[in-house]
Amino acid sequence: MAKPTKRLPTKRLPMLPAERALKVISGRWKAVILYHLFDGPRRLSVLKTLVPDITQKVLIQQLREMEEHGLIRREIFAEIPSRVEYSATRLGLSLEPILLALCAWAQHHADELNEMDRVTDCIIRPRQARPPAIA
Amino acid sequence: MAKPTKRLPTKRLPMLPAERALKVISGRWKAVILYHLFDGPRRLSVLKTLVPDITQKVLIQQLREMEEHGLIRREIFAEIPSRVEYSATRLGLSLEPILLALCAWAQHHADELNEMDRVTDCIIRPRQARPPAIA
DNA sequence: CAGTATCCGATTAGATACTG
DNA sequence: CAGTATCTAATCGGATACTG
Repeated sequence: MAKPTKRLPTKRLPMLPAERALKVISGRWKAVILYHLFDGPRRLSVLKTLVPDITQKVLIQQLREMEEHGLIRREIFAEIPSRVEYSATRLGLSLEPILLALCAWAQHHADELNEMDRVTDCIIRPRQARPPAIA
Repeated sequence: MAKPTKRLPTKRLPMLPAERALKVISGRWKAVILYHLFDGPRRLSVLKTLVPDITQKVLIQQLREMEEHGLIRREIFAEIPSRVEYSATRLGLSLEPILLALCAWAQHHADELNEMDRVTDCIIRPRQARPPAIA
């Protein structure tokens, strides 16, 4: 059994779209921020406390990108202590099930992923394609 | 109606796990590569043709990372023209539904995402928090 | 409070050439 | 065929200081 190539040999669905989807939520903090916006509009200051480990600069960066991508909305209120609220758009909200599925997946495979973390921190060292003694 | 904060005010599910899940499939090409492995084992040379736009170096890099993360497996066959096959592990396969969901999402929102692409290519220019004339 | 400007280190990816 | 080694450009994220 040298070629157990099962399933379809060529294509099924175009993967390319998913690539773009990934780009939209890729970024160190985007998923987390968006997640907090699922719960309703949030002011910048609140987001800062909700995601304490992020720099303000990066927070705003990620917000901007998600805004450009149509995932979130930014609303300015003409009040004296200036107020700005970020909220998820319909498009952003439509990602909720997928993000939750991702959560569920990650939790379900927590063990394997822990294992992974351990590895990720190491340098991925080179390796030989050294066959186990040619037959 | 200044605070239409609906839904839960605090937490629901920990988002942190999803972050790690995202890390695992984030990377310019990982999703695409993994996707091709869903169809069965693939040799490196085949992957190169399946994902023609990727550099060989980067292809191997991404394969290595996914291997370290337990998503894929690498098997060496002791043959004379050396042969190496990559295939998805159980863990990798378990990502299939989510990746497909991501595909579906991206296709369903193709229009908005096209719009996005247009924007993504531009420089995200600075912007003022300029309120529309204070009341 | 919300946001900008700058500088810098780390990570990422691409190009190219070479090896068993 | 499968893979490594360099070198480089681009992107990303973090720290810090400053503004209306």
